[in-house]
Amino acid sequence: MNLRNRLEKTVCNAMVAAGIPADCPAIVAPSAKAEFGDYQANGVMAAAKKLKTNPRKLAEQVVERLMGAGPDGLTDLAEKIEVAGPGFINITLSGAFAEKQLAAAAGDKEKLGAQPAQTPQTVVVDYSAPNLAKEMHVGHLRSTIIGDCLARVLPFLGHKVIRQNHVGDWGTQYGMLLAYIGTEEASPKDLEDLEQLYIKARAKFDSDPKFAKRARRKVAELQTWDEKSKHISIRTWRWLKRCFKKLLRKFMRLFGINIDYQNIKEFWGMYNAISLEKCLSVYSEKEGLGVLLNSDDTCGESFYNGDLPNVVADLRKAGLLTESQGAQCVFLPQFKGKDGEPLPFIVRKSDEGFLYATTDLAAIRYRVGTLHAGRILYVVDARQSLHFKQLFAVAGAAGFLPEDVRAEHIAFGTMMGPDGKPFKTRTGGTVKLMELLKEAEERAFKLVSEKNPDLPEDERKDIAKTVGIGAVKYADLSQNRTSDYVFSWDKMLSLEGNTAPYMQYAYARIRSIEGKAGLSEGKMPSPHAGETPTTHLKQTAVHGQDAHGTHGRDARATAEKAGAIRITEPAERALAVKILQFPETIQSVADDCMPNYLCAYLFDLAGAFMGFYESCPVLKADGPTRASRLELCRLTAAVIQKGLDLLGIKTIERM
RNA sequence: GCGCCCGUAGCUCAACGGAUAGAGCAUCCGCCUUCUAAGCGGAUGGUUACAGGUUCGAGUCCUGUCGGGCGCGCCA
Repeated sequence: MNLRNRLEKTVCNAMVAAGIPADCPAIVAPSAKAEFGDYQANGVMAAAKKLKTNPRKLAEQVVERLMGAGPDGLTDLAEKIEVAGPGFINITLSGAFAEKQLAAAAGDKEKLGAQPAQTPQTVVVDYSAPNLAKEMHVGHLRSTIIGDCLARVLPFLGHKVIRQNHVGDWGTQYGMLLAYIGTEEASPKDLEDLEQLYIKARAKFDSDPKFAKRARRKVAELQTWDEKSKHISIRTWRWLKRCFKKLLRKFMRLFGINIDYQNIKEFWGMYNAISLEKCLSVYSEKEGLGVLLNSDDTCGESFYNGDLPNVVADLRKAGLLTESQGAQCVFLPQFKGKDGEPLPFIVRKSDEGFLYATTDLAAIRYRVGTLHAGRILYVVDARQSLHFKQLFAVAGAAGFLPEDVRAEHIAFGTMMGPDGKPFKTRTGGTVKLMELLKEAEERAFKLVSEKNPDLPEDERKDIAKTVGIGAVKYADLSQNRTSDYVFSWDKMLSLEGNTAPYMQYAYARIRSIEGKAGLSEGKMPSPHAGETPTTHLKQTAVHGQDAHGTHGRDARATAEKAGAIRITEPAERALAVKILQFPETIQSVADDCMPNYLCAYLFDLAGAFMGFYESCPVLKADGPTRASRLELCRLTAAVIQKGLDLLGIKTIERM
């Protein structure tokens, strides 16, 4: 159950029943302080202002309704509802309600109390989107990690997510490469070669205007190559080149002859295959980050190539197109550039080449028309916000983006260098993603070997991988995505405080308690949220056999007791309320696309557990208390595991 | 010049217009003969850049100033 929603609704009803207009929000939030109960409703004060009545008196009338039974009553879940301060309504949940809800969550291993959305949507999540021809670097981290989290959270709430990795496989950087292989003999075998080639091509592009022009023309030619008719093969071209050198280009230009782009396309395809493979290994769990993206999700710029002329034609039909300085542009009145001049949205260059504006428009049409998206999320650097504002506006004006389809730019801050300036991607000096991950694992391995030298090396390696990658992801996800951040090894790989290892540690501790409880009763606790494999699958399986073995009676007895969580101690209560807030947390992450809400929640939850851990012995308690606390442990572990899983972070059984 | 974002503890960051602005790191003091000390408890640390305004109530909304980042016609 989404507690906050339930309270919001009921308080709203009660407000209406007390004579408050229905458009006054209840404004329910978790209480700022323990003395204010579990939740506070702040809406009455504003309503009283509107009605020009005494806010406290009005709040009392609302509370009166809340105390009654029926649709505007909270008697089933609250043990105390009171007016405080100038007109706050403070709500304290009853222990009985909490116990009931915890039992329900415990019985719902998959969702842990979260309910599917009433209106499931098809959500396209556009994320990662590296430029091919270059190896992925730390600048690609945020989009990949944040997008991946959203791609996990939304399906958890019953939405259908279609991942789209809009890789850069078509733009000017490819023109550069293809123009470059026209001047040099070059056939890269791996990404290393390709990257060297790219660096050389880039340097030539930046320093040689003629080459730059040729590269741009190459893009335009490539994009419109189907329209051309005269071709020669690249082999022929090379042969001719050897024979005639300087004369050749003039000759070709004079007669409008191009290289056979089918061959060029083969080169292009080879480059893509090489770089894409490397990207996929960065995405893979085995070698890299462990994100959901796979080759099926790759849908790069080139995918839309055939549709680009249509996009421009349709814009023309819609009367949106204007030619300006030889380029095809859309001018919308709300966008102004320098000196108040209208700001163009250029869809076709004067050399007839298309741009990412065109590609993005084609992508919107595809996502709306073919993928049937109800919501489209673009997890892209904040610096592109103007582009997306224009894109959505133009797409709307052209009828590509219906009003009921939400397109959102999920902007994130720039990765800054230690000098406070943005990391430069073009002139080198970047940290490769694979190197970052390796370093993370090494640091984690050092630490785990220090803390737990008795564990076998293989296990320490596994732990290091999970902890290291988790730390990298968590460092990013726990931060408000809209702010810039300075890249720092120490910060990113920190393993203390509000970090993934803290959460993983909390989890491991709980599992350790459960393990010990299981041993003493001849039963391993039921594996929860079981679809996520852990490094200790083997161990769990061994104990799992025990459960079906000779100790069946004990196991059954434990299972019977398991549902009965009894809340008596304050620390138990605090933990219980936190657990019940899992559904509403996930909901707000999905609504606002803010993974840091989930991190903050998990940190609170872990904190609540630590408090419980310190003050409420589990294994030493007896009878029903022991069973209750054990169940509370299981549930906490399940929520932590699921929460981390939604962040894309794995748990381990020991660390 | 115009536009967007930002300015909160020494550092890194939180805080649907709500009550006495919170964490982590760092510093200092305690806690391993009791379920993992990657932990827990406590202390120190703030005129939320500045000045006005809106209102029952402002870190949050509005205006201005200062400071920083980014963007603004054929790159993505």
